[in-house]
Amino acid sequence: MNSPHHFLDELNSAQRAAAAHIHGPMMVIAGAGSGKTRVLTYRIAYLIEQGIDPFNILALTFTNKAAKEMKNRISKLIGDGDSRHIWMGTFHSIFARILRIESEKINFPRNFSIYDSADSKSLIKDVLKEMGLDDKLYKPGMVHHRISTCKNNLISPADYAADAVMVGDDRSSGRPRMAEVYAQYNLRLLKAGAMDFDDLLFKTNELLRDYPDVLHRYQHKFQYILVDEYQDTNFSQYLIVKQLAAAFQNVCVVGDDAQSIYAFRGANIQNILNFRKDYPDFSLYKLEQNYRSTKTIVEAANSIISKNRDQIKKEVWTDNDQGQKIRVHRAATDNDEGQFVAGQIYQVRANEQADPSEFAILYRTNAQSRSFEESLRKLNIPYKIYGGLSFYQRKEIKDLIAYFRLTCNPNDEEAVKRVINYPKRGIGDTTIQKLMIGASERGVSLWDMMDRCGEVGIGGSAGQRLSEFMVMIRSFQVQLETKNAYDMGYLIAQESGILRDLFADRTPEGIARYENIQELLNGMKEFSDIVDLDFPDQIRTMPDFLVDVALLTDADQEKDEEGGKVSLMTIHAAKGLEFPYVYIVGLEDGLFPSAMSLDSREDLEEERRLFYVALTRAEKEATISYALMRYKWGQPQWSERSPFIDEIDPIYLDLPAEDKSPKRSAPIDFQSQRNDWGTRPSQPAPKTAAPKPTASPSTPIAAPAGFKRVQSTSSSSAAGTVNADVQEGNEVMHEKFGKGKVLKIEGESPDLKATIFFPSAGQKQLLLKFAKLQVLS
DNA sequence: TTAGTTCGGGTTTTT
DNA sequence: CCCGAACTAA
Repeated sequence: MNSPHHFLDELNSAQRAAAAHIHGPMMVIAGAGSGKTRVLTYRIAYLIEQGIDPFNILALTFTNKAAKEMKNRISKLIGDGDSRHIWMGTFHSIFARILRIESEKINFPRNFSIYDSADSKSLIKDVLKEMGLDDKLYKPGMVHHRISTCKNNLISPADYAADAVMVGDDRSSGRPRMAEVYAQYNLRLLKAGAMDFDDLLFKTNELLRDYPDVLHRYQHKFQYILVDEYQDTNFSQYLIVKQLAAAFQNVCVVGDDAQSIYAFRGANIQNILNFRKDYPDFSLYKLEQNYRSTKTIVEAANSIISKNRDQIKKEVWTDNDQGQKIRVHRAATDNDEGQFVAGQIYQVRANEQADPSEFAILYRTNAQSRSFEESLRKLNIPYKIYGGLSFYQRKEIKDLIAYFRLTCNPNDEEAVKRVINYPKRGIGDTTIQKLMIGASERGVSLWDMMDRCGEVGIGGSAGQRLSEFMVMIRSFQVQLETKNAYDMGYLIAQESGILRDLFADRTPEGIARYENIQELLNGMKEFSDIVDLDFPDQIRTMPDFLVDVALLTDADQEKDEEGGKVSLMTIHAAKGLEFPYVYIVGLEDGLFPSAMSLDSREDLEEERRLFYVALTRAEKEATISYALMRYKWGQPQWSERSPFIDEIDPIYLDLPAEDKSPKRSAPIDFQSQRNDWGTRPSQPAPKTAAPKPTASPSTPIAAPAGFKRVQSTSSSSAAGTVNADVQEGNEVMHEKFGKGKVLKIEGESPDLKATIFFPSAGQKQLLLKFAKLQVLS
């Protein structure tokens, strides 16, 4: 034992106590900027130094980037020979790896595909179409969200169908077949050998539940478990951790309830409370000293978060200087806001010799980036946008990756649909429709149906093209295990014709697309060149690459290559980052807090935590701005300043003169609303109760957050009855085209189609069940 | 089957 | 305003 633990001495006493805790359950509640990542890395380093095998450590982070960074920092402390063997990554990527290893147990191919949200939604659309459901009523996005919420709470399709509350809820909102859609969606995933994001966790739970030997094996492999950003875990993740930690109970969770900003995707702060119940003898460590920000920023942030009812008490404080007041700027328009911020950055940069990388512009929605881009460009300030369309969501990248996926897993239906006729090879919609119908009738995958396309009357040139396509894919497949990811990728890009197709497009966008493909291939080269020191002879293949790539997100992008740039990103993306100068923009009522959050206290509190996260990113100076008018879909839109501004104690603010006037035009009185919500008489039984920690995976959970009342969407029925008596020759009034004369009515009820002549708009064909018509004569 | 057009709807936030 | 879906013409 080497007695001077030099690296632990670099911590303050609270941090050191947490980092030196080895055995038994522990929780670290860490205020913003209090060095939580530091504690995690030092603790892992310390564990290893104390002789614990890195092979037995599992560290779950929120992003891949966080994992990578932490690994680097650990290897700086103890050398990378040891740190290499730690299993460190996001829940999704770690358990995707494990599911791949155990794939045969859960009836999935080893190279199962991972569907991203776009794939999931596309599949849902298919399912709806096949079931003959209206996708205006069953909106794919909404259906997906509902299914996702279920999966995150471990509610299977069977549980769903058996749950009277949820089924009743669906029935009353006019969507009685929701449970069926869910079941069908899962069936199609199974047939395609694919999992969506939520399945990666759901199936892990099933695996651990149904295979005690597997559970036992991983319990003994992962004797020390650490979870970062614990406040952002959902029930499914919670239960995985609980099961894995059950044997040794060496589980360490780190989080900050004040920074929980992912409830909308199922994160459950209640997991923190569950932890207390599951491990009554756990040790609690609180990190309350902030090292990041000025007193002004820390105290202003405290004043914001104190408005929330749901929170764990803690006192975040700092020894740092008081610093500048937070400047509030009121701009006339979104463009003015952009110019103001860019101008400020220009000035501060000149006055303080600051590098562009010291600035961040944070907004609520990605769409807000435009005006800042423009203004920064005009002043020649380099910037980088994080988020928005991530690299892997670009069409050309998704297309090529679809070829990769198809090669690794021919049953991947979303991949087939994407590339079967791209680049154009004369396989049109009719052929694809025939195949899809045939496949679903026979219960086989699209690919298998292609093999038997004669059965659905596809022959001649279409059949010929189809078989050429299959021959090509098969020629890729046979090389899958012998070629590395890069060689394989290059071959596919070439042979599929994608490279040629993109090269032919000489527009700037076309050139950019071509370069993106090059970049993807470069990335694959890098990936393929990595040598696993423990298995130096093993090649890194395309399936290996796909597991990584499917779960990479924009937050994982490398900081940046060369030279400093101003960072533009959503507040969600800024989580965990820090900048000397932070601009929080678009502080308008309805934008931030989002209009969607205004009718529930929980949602509003999440917005408030988001604001807290934004402000606490700042080290030296924070500036807040808002615009009285901004364009939305090309239309001007006026708004009031955000009530959040008024929630900050004004002693920390540098307000513009207009905003100091005590009489304000009736902003929401949040104080009194809070009281209303405290008792909430209008709400029937506010079931905020968390899922019971002891719940078995199949226990349905009472009304998860996403399940609040669904707005009624039935407006077309009224129009239908009105239109029933439209006759040929009638004069009618249309809300958009004005007066018109009915020339002809054809088709069968309820699909009656009318040909109407409108003097103002010409002749139109309208379906009576949809058109809003008034009969005049 | 494809290319060219119109039309309607979408903006929270993301693994 | 911008994208994809749906429709129309060749």
